[in-house]
Amino acid sequence: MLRLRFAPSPTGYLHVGGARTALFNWLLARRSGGVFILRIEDTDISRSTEEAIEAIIEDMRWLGLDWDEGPEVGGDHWPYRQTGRAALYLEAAHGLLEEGRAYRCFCLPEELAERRERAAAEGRSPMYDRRCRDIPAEEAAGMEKEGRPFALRFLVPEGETVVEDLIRGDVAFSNAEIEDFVLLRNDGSPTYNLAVVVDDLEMRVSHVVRGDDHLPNTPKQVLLYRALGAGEPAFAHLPMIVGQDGKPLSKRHGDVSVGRFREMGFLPEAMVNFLALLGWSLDDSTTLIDRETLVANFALERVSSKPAVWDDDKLTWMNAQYIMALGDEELARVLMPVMVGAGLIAADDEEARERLQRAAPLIRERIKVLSDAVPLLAFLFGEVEVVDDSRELLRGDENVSILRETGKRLLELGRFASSDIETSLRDMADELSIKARKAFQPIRVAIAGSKVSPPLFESMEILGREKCMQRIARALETAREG
RNA sequence: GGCGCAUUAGUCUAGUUGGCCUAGGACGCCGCCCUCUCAAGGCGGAGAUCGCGGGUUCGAAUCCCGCAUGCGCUACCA
Repeated sequence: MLRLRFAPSPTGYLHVGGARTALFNWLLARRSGGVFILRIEDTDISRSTEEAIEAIIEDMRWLGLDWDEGPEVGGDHWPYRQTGRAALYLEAAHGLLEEGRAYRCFCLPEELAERRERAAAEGRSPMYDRRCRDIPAEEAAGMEKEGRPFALRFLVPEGETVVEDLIRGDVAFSNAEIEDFVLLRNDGSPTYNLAVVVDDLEMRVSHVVRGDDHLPNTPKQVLLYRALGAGEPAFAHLPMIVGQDGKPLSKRHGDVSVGRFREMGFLPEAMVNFLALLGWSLDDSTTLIDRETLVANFALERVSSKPAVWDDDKLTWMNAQYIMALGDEELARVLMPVMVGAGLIAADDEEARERLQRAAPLIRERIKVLSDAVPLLAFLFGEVEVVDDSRELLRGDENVSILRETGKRLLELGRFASSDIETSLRDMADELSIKARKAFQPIRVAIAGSKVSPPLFESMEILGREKCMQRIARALETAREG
């Protein structure tokens, strides 16, 4: 049984890189009928916050990445955050010390930083020089008793460590390049390398799938697993996600937080599809892939080892595809909070909700993100303000006569249905010997306040005869004012 | 500095063991069609000597070496 985990550190919101990592782990778990674990990596207490944890959980839920063990759902390896698991790390570290696989280091962080700087300046290797390794055990114990603070360092053995990576193949590291890294800080707290290994071991994680910025750290962890007398899990290091300039994705590239994409009106299904394609592909030609297909086909074998570049245009296009696939009711349902958020509809306005229901199909093919609906539909839910560069279409003899005649015909119409409106107004255009496309523009401006709008006649039907008449009248007034 | 990873069109990518690649798909772009505006849709088009230089081979985007470039790691951050 595969056991996978996503282990974010709650120092901020969930960004798209983390979301991609979470998704790949989730897909692997679902594909194999395995277990997906969410674990909060908060060993850095000063930078971790509860708000960040909540935000991450919310975004994971929004993306539909449910976990089988972790915060809010429990599991056999509780707690699923590192604060609260201190005893485990201490136990492992002391075991290592007793076996002589780790040693006390009394160097102070400031001294180390200074030495590192000097070494760099002199062109020497900045690695820890192991000066505390040879302090005799009794002496070290004595210093400990005196109350001298110390960190616990791992004694890196000689040799070579090979990381068997499922995506990159075997990657060899010479142990001589790995310094005796710190396991326990001088305040007794565990470092990342110790905590992940102990947690992944205790949680029986079978596959560690994470960003490839962790690859150089992996030999340290492999060494730790072995020192602890355990086998290591399988590793897979995902390529980084970079911006179009090849630099790691950051705020400079615009929005990188999952929450922002949600706010802008991206659909979770589109995000999931897009994220999946960041480093993975189904075949040589499929781009639109639904969740079920993803779950049924995802495999590490088809994960690329080169950096994945974030392409905003493609995400936007993809989102539009998913919006177009939505049914009428579904579309209206997801649009509702957006309209409410924009202040165009009151949350409890049932009549407006129904109007939105009728209007939604008109804009399905015209929006790429949900928030695009706001400017397009505003004229149906509030008063219109004719945008300046459209004003000219209300002036001039021809336009004025079109508007007058339109007003007359709308009044005389029996049923105020789009097909009847269209028939009548086309007849009008014929009678006035004006091309349809030319005749309808002033009407559009009068009704929607803009040269661009959803289909005119359907919009008029939804707006209703009274409102339409009012707007035609308003437009004629504007024309008269010059 | 050391170690590691990567390098296919403006962009995202396919190309698992070298020949079916005269390099496939998609975004974007351009043109035409459709059309009440804008979209959507249909059809067509431009765009890659597969980072550079060697080598192995009958044959290399695919294997090897070197170089260049980019990125990551090198913390008592994760």
